[in-house]
Amino acid sequence: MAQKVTIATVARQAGVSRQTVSNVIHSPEIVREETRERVREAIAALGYRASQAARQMRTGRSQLIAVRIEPTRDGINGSVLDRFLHGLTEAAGVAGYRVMLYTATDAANEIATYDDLLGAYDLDAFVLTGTDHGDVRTAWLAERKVPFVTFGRSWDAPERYPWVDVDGAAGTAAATSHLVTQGHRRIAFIGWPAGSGVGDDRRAGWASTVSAIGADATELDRETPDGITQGEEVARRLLDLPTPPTALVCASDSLALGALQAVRERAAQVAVTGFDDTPVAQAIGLTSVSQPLAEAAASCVDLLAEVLDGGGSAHSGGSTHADASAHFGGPPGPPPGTPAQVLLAPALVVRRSG
Amino acid sequence: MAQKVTIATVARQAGVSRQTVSNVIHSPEIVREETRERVREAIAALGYRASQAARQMRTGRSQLIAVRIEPTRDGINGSVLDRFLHGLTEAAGVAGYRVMLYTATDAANEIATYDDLLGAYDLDAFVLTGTDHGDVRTAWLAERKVPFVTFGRSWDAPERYPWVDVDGAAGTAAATSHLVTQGHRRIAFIGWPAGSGVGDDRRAGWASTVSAIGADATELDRETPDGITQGEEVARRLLDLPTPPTALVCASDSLALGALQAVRERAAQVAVTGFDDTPVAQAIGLTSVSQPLAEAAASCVDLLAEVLDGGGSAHSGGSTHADASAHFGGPPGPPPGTPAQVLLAPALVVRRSG
DNA sequence: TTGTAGGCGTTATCAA
DNA sequence: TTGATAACGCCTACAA
Repeated sequence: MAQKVTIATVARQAGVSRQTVSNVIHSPEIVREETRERVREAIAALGYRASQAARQMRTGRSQLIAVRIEPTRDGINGSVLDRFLHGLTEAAGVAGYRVMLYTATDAANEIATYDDLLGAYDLDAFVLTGTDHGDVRTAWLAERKVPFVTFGRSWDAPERYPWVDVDGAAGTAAATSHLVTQGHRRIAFIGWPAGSGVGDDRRAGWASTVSAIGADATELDRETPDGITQGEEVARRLLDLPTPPTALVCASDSLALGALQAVRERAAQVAVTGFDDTPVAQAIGLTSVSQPLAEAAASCVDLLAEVLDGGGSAHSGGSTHADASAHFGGPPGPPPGTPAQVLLAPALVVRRSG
Repeated sequence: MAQKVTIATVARQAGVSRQTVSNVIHSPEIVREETRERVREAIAALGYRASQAARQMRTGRSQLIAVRIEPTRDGINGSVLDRFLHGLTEAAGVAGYRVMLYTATDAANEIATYDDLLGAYDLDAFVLTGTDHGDVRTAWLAERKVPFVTFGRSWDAPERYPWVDVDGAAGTAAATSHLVTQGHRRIAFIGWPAGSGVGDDRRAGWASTVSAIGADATELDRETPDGITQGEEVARRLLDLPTPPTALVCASDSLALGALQAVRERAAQVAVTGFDDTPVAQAIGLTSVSQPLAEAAASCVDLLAEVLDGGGSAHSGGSTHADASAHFGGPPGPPPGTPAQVLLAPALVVRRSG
């Protein structure tokens, strides 16, 4: 069992002091080239790795970010988090951070966990998913000046913090437009009860698109909790209308799957679209709105790195329209201290169902 | 911004030395009751949390375990890892550990990551998923005496390390038996090419059950890479046989889903079963074999805790038959040093498809 | 039962 | 340009 390689081991091997080794790592330019090379060779030869714990004691930074893993509620939408987590871990790694997982049963429990994680592990930041109106978690973190980013925009106007989100309205609008192109005119929407940020957003995309073609839609706007059976039930009622819709835009793949079952049951020629492009959608050929999760995760890390490392490293994004709030005609770039916010465009994946 | 609360802060507040505070935390019984209470009050009042970094420097233990998050290959099976991760995080938390995520593109890359994680973060242990014959990762870790557990048994006999697995053969056997009970006699198997531990195991459960009822099955045993279209293709060929099977047992939900599509296409009355009980199976009413993932994760933590903390805390399992290798009629329990191995029984979830 | 001393590996400060 | 020193917060000996 080889002894642990510390900075002292490297220093001895290279015939320099520990401080010089540290300098080679952190400010190579102030070390004479010859010395630098000698130290680098020693580091490589010994396979030296700085101890994060010791470093943390000096710097107060753990290079750790925490994210909650949820208990796969519905089951269908679980894979969204899964893909996001993968992207987050990858992007964080590139930026020199590691991802730590935690679970929580409710908001109070989650806040207690923050306290724990912060106190014991000195976490550098949190990534929150699925925030909603009046989220107590963001308030708690903001109050304590703990860096965080949310995947999901801030639905309460006054709360100002960095977030990354996917433009849900654009997604349902794309789905609806696609259906219009296919010749559909009576297009219904099956979504969640009004009041949730995400749900209202997705509904809005459908509503604006149908009203743009001058269709009367109030009768075709339905609300239900999420779920397969719920989607099926609501779809049945829509198909029972005197003049039933010819297409159904759904706020989730779960609802869409249920709706599709209702449609098949009646052997009706009705198009259906979902949201999230989950594996289920791929499996059954459901047209669905796909979120750029890897990109969203990378953006989260970018924003965090900006807060933590102060500026630097903009990630080369695709068709993202970043949106920094109110900045005047002055120096280029958003004014410092302004939380950056990123809204990504989703993509419609067309399959047999629509 | 409140100053950081250290053990010294608590000591001052309680009017004792730092050591006494440490004793209250680690060996409360040696501290006088009155003093102990005073210290505890101070800890609570100040919200003191021992710094993991400082503790780690002294003890060499990080209380961190690492697990790899995969890029959701197929999509359908991604949710298995998801649920496992959740269970792992929860169980680890109870045992005083935290879960750190990492990604890797291939085995070499993964081993480099081990080196990194071990060197920098001083990880206490790794949880590996999806091991197979001649896994280089387990060899690397074992060689360096790094504690680890695999979710998935050791398929190479000589490798002896703690693992947790689900009895795949028992799963397909249960599915096959169920079909027999339903009156089926010609039961085919759609599985992966021979050579993979998991695949062979699942095939074995089907094979033993059909041979038990004296059915000739060689013609009905099919091999294909995993995937929906692959399952569909193979199922079509089976249905084209002169005497087609009346039931299809599949090694995964992906294959089963494809098979189901082939069956419906022909409007055939053929039962289909899958494996993993993924959300897709729930969604489309596919009979499938469900793995006890939360329990498997808890067992992983148990085994790890045993290695790390030396014995203690057996988790109250359900119908698990633990299996400690060769131990003689001597003291109760497995001989120390023997890697414990846990094989869990899966459950068949019967739905419309079978 | 309680207190004191030292060191884990790193980096910031300052002196050489 | 390089080196010595101190300090981060904790825990384990040992001394009182």
